[in-house]
Amino acid sequence: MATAEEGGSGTGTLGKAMDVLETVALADRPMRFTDVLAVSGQPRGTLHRQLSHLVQEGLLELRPDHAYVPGLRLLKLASASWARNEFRAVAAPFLDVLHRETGETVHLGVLRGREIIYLDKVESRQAVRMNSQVGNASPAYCTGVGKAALSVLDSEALEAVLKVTEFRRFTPQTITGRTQLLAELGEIRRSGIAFDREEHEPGIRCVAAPVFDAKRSLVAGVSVTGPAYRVGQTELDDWAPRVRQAAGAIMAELAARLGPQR
Amino acid sequence: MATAEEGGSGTGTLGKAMDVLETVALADRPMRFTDVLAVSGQPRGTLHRQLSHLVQEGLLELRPDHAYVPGLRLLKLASASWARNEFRAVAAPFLDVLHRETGETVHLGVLRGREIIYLDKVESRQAVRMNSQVGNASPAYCTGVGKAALSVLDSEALEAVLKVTEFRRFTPQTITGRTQLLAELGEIRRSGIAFDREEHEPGIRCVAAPVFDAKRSLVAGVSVTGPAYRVGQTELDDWAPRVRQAAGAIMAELAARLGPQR
DNA sequence: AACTCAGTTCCAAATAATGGAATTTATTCG
DNA sequence: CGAATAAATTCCATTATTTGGAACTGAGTT
Repeated sequence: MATAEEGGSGTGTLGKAMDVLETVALADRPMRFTDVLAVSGQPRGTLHRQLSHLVQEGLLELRPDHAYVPGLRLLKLASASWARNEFRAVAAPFLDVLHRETGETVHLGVLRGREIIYLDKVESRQAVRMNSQVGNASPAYCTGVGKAALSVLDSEALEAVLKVTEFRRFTPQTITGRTQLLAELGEIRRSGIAFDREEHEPGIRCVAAPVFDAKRSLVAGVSVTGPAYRVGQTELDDWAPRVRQAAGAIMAELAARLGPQR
Repeated sequence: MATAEEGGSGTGTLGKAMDVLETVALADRPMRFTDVLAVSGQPRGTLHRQLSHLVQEGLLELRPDHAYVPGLRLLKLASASWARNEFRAVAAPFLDVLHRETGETVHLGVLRGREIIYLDKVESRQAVRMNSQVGNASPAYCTGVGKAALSVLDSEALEAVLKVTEFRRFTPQTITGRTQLLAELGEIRRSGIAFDREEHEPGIRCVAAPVFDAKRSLVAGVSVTGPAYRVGQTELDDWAPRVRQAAGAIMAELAARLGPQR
């Protein structure tokens, strides 16, 4: 039985199907049968049936050229997921305030395992266009929101995340070791503020604060992000109190709105 | 074997799991175990395991108050699906043009069964906010984009859609019968233009044109939408040629970009 | 025309899902 | 507060589905 190979541990058929779906949906180009076969480690017959089922369910699409691409049903499901997310709804007005105060892009992200999933984003100009950022997953250890979120985990939960974190260097500033990350998290715990100084994307800086509920069943963060040419440490320090305040206000509202009845 | 009861026909375990997921994810409020039990028609033990697996996979979340809500993994998957959708990418610049020409909201929607799934939207003012519309599913028979899409189906494909369409009256203008719809589709085929005169939402009018590829493997539509107080038949007629032109341009680009290699 | 490679189908064996009933845990009411 | 009721969860022999090796098909190539 050994240790779990991937997501599909304990969830039987569904887990295996989701592994295949994720492989195809998160690939950066359409995959053909053989491409999937190579990474999935499943026998031909099995994989073929799994892919057929995923296509029949509308989770994948099989193009005439035999390439598998993500299906439209994913969009439909996610749209409902986003539209009725209570946390997002509670936070939205505070994100707007923060955006108005700083004039820069504001993000809301939730911790899911070792990743931050962006739930919302408020930015200034530009034609409205469904933001490629919403729903995006980034590693927690090298983003402002991610580090803020990690800083409020208890040691057990943090350990669980660290165990599955692979430190990859995205920029010269990326944190690349456990020790370095732990030191920084200590600093964040003291100040209540996390910075991302071009650690994930070159030229992008950010200041973030953690948002969480009493039982740490929700661990998230808010951030203000901007391009390095416009945003220096001065600006980040300047915004820090406002970000912390927004985070606090969201938590207060969460406690009031979701606390009582749950 | 009788006729299929729901999505889960022929896809075994996955289909059943997706039925449960969709029930919960598309409900308009959090459902508890018993709520799901009532609609799913599954035995207690079976449903419980299905829900557990969905939770373990991150497709659903189980809140402390025993309510099931859509999980974050859906967002992550859909984000990738949207970001790398070739059709959307091809159409985007033409939607922008259409928006600039009309000043009103522009939609791009794809036909999936009896539904239109909105893939993109361009609108004017308002703080950028992930559009609740993107990923939204609306019935095809009562929306501009939907009727435009239906008008280009061959009789066999159209019949298949009609067979599963339930005519529901959303407004006084909603089309409520097969005959009425067929007559209107005939008109749309002649003119190449579909109107929605407050048929889906009161106070909302729209003009749409079909977009499709040679083999009808992709059937979609573009539309310009506006509030009735600002948009009368005059405006709709005025925009019709531009909408048709945008649709044509998208099809030409599709043929050029996707035709050769597929 | 023979060959190769990608994709698809087949079916006995292995595995996971099923579902009725019992058990535990929450919630309501006196 | 404690009993009564409802909800959620666990159990396990039976049953249905998945599995996976191998054989088959067909498109593209030399």
